[in-house]
Amino acid sequence: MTAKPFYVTTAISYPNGAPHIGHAYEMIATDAIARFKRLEGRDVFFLTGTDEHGIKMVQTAAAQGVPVRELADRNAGEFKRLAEALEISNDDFIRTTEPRHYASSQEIWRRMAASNNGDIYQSAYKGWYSVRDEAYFDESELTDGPDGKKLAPSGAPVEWVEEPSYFFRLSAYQDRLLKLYEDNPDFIAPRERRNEIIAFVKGGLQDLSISRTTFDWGIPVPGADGHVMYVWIDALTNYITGVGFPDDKSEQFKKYWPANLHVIGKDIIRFHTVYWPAFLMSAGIPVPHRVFAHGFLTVDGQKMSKSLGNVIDPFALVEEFGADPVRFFFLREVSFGSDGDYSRDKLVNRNNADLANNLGNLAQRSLSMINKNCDAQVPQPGELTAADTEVLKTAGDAIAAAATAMEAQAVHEASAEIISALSAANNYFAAQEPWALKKTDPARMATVLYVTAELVRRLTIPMLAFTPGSADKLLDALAVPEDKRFLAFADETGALAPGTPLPAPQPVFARFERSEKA
RNA sequence: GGCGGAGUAGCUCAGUUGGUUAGAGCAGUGGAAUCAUAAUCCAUGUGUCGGGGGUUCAAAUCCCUCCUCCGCUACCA
Repeated sequence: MTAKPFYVTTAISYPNGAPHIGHAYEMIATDAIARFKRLEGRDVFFLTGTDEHGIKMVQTAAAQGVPVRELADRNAGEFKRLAEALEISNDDFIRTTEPRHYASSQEIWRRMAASNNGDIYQSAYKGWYSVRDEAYFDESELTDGPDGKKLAPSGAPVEWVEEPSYFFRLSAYQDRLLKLYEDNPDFIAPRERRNEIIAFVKGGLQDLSISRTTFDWGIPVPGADGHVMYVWIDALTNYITGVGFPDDKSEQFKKYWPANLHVIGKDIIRFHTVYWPAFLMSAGIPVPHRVFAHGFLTVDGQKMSKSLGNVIDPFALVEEFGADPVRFFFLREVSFGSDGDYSRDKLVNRNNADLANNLGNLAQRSLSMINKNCDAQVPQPGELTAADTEVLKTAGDAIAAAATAMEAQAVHEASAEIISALSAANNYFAAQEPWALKKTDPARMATVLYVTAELVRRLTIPMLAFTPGSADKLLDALAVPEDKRFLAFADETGALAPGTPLPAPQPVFARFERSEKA
């Protein structure tokens, strides 16, 4: 039996600064999706990385007085470190400055240029250019200076420049794109975003300037000295480079492309749902199945900004709480696809309520009783009562519902389903009162403890996608073998073998204090 | 301006074909229990369902209007 492939990506991050919480959020959410698919037995390839070219990198490096490659190396390292800190399970980390990506980008360029009657043609990019800002500005952004000269928003003078540039014939793809959206209603998610894109494309598409000659920090255009590829050709192509392009005959490429899912921020949805499929169609490469745009995060209800001083450093967050509480907070609290808000108190509440009090305590109270009253072995259950089978069914239903939710990237719903079933499990435990049964009916107590251990085992398996480290520890505490930590085993009765020795339970989820600040 | 989305308990939100006293989680309050990480369990909400008007036997749910917030309306990504 060959596992069905599943290729998922994050957007690649622009490393002209340190990673912030938004980068962390995208990694976390995509990782949860990737891990969940692995739990389902899919053959997952998960790619993340950095998009290192472009004028802003040059400018930032100049401002810091370091070579641009040094800046890229340093910050790319930070993004890799972030992925590790968050326990992201990416299979590869791509940097657009790597040779493999040069080869890939140049090849897709050649194919686009050779496509149709030449989807790439040479012309001139015309616009108001500010030498000081090293950027073009739209006429509407300009103001009139005292001497009648036009000024950029920065106050720098601008001049009318005509720069030779290659263009992509995006205008020719309007109908094909609209057909793509029509034929694949799930291509753009969440649904609300779809209408925006369709409206945009229906409004008509202009050809796209895709090369620049004013700087050289980029991938050279094949056969065109002085031209580097402009932004998105280079950036978007990472998704195919990551699975082996230009070797499109390779096993890896054939297996994983087209990607099942690109997870991106809502700000770059157009590039992924208009430009990217158009580029691919032009190059004769299949388009991805789905693009999901997540929302942005605020902090204490406010936009994150340096001037407000409320920028949250993801490393500091992990340092204080650990990867799992941070991951879980975002997965559970933020409706995936909508904007979300981070606050310290919310994270602490969510961690304490769901992880420590609900899951952690259920495991601890049941395993402690097993340890003390069942010779530290998986107890031998007797015949199951209606209450037993009912609560086990609740857990099974929750897992099925979680899987359905994950199918649509409703990560917050999936995690909520599991937590809700854990509440039912605590409820069951309290109602059965195994501590009272200890004196009156030890056999029944053993059954209740067995059923509870089963509940913990079953519900912890999907938690591997959300809180991988902690969930592994819990499954260790239940002596669940590594090869049984898949969703397929979450429904299997009797997976816990009576008599299996169990280690003394240790609390897995810490509780945190609410902040003292007002 | 145009198109689209949203406004439901202190907080986060469910309430996709109009119909029993509008729900959940968290927070709060009261109680129980004591296996457990002072965790758990039970009980507890007089909410103008953004305002106003209308349709209907009946509207959070349909129609009109107004208010507020947000997104999109292309080459900074």
